[in-house]
Amino acid sequence: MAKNLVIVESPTKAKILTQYLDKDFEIKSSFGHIRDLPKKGGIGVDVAKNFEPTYEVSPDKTAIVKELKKAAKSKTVWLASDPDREGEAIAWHVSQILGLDPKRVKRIIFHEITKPAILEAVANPRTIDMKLVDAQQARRILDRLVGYELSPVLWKKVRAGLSAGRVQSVAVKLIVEREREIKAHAAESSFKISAVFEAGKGELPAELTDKLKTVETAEKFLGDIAKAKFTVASVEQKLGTRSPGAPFTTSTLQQEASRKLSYSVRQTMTLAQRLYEHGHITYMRTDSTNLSPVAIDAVQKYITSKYGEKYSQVKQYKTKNKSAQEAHEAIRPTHVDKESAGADAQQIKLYKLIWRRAVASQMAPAAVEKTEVLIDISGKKEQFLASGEVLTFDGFFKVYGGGKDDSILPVVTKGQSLNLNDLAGLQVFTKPAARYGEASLVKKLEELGIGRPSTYAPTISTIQTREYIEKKDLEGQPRDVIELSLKNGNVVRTTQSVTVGADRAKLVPTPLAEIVTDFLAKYFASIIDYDFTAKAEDEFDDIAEGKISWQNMLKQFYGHFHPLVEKSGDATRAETSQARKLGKDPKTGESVIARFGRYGPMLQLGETPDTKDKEAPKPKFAPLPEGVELSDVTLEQALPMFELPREVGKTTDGQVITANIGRFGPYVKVDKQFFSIKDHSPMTITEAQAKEVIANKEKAAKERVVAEFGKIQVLRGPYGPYVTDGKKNAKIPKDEDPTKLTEKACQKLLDEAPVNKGRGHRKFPAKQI
DNA sequence: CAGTGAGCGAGCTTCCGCTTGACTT
Repeated sequence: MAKNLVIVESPTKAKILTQYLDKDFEIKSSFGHIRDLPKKGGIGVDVAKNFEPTYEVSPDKTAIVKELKKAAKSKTVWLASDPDREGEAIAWHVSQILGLDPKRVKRIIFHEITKPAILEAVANPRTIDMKLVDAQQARRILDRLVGYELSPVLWKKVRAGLSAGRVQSVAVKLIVEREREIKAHAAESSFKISAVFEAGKGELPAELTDKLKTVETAEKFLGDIAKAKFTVASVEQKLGTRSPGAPFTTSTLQQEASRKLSYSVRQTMTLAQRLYEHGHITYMRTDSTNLSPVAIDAVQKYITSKYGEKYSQVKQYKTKNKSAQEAHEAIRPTHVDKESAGADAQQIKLYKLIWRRAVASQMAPAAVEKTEVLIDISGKKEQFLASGEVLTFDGFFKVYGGGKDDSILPVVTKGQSLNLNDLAGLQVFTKPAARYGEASLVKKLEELGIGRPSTYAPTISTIQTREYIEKKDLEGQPRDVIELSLKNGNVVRTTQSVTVGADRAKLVPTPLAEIVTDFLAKYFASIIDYDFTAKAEDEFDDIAEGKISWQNMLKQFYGHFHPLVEKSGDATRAETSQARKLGKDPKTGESVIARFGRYGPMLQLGETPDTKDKEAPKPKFAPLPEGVELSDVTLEQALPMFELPREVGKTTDGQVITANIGRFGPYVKVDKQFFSIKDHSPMTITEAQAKEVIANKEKAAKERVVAEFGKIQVLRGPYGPYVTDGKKNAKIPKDEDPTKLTEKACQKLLDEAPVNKGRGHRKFPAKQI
């Protein structure tokens, strides 16, 4: 039996280690953190007792803890979690749970999983670095205090179930601010003048170096130079290089996979996880661009043998990000000789991208030759510029990027006169900053040092499930663009309509995000400040270096933070709701107000009465019309909403059909049954249309039923057929034919099915924007 | 599933980081 137990964070890493250590070592994985502040039952931090935390084994880790305890019996335990703040904390929690002697505990670290690195680590064990652990505790507790004190303020002042935190609230703020920038952007136009000259057998396309401000000046300019003389003023050739990018980190992989393969951040991580588990790539959650010497050597050999020596250029990339912990290598293929790997088309594409990037990073820069030709215009001081670029050595472009075609200019010499073939002007507009997509948001967060490789994807999910952010395809707006051209020596003006601002998969804030961001900015400016994390990180470093105790750091922070929480209690709902008066109702003379209520955006007819005056008439409320934003709803759009519910007609057996808008959109209602009407408006739907909707829904419900035995039904659901008795659902095994199940078989399936774990049992409305 | 809307109070929600599968109607 083995005498030693090595504990690492990831089971895949455990597998690899088994190959490098002899039979005296048993390797087990902790699957990340095993202990944390309590998930349920409060904040778990006793502020009065010097921020004393309560730790408990995470519910999903009880089995693993049991296993580790069993495996550790009468063995020497080696704690080999990652060499960073979180890893040190994991080692400490494990040592606590296993009751290890702090003075004799063996903590080992390695930055790369190679045999020499591991043997070296085993030869030099140390004890747990409590200062580093304390830095992690401060980080953990600060995040808990911020999240668990801010969120309840939002429940009270904005809406139940909302959340705020050091990372997510900044992510939302970035998107809100960007959207406002875009809305505020006033596009300014100018005119780009382009010409095509005759040069020997070829053509020389050129652009005026300056843009012209107005259509009048552009028109006059074109007219003026239509008959001018053009002479080559200078020909300049420059040599340049293009260097490869560093091998991937989590963030750059997400960006490139988004740009080149259109993968979402989560999709990229899931695919990378599979590749990692099958040993094709190194660990995919990393902030380091570092490659192990062994890897560099293998890549160099590969490049030299495949492309030749002149394509090889060994380079170690420095990680730019200051907050990087560099516990792992960059993401690279584990076996560079394997040019393709992966279980499906998506994995194969991602592997290829990782492979190409890692190989290219060790290749020579590409060389280009740029040519710039300046052209004089007789009687004008402006000049045309023609530029061309030719790739003279492809270098790393051989494997990564460089899809751009050469633009080769015809040979011209200084003083040569040129004939004009074509002349045109085009109106161009200044563009606002681009909206964030998932990957560009991650890039920005990383730049700000906010969030970690393991949290980028979950953060993006959180801000979407909280309904702060929506991922949208944007249709764009039509815009008239003026084009100027030359016909028989005369300038002709035409106008074309083009679509601008169309974009795919962009992150757009909801009105809720604006309300919450404005509220947090007003009462907690210092917490959602872009520098907050950076400053906190400096202080965590101070704790790790022993310059300050974690309790003192938290005391200072909390002394500043908690009063803000108390002060925010003064905020009224009226203040947070951002009420906007649309005008008066012509019938009643009452004010029509658009604002954000407890359950989302809404319209209100009549002022909110004074709370003390119980007799005052209650205002009437209505939802917003479909497809209209709180910020631009008009009085005309709002007034009809107070007319609902509307009587549409009667069913064939004489029951009244009414139409209204509810929490889940517009519907028609018969007795107590509801039917969604996505394609109709409740204002205009006719009796015949309503009847059709009702008939369709009843038909669909019938088609869902595969078999029926009294209360027990076999239904077709989105995850395949299942059995239900109205309370409990049971999966049907794959080898069973759902159409041939007997009542007895169904009952058996139901009896054996696990009790519903309560997912989706929400007490609060899930959707309400 | 198809109320509501201010604020009160019962009892609920909530954070960030480290890891993987199990699970959804």
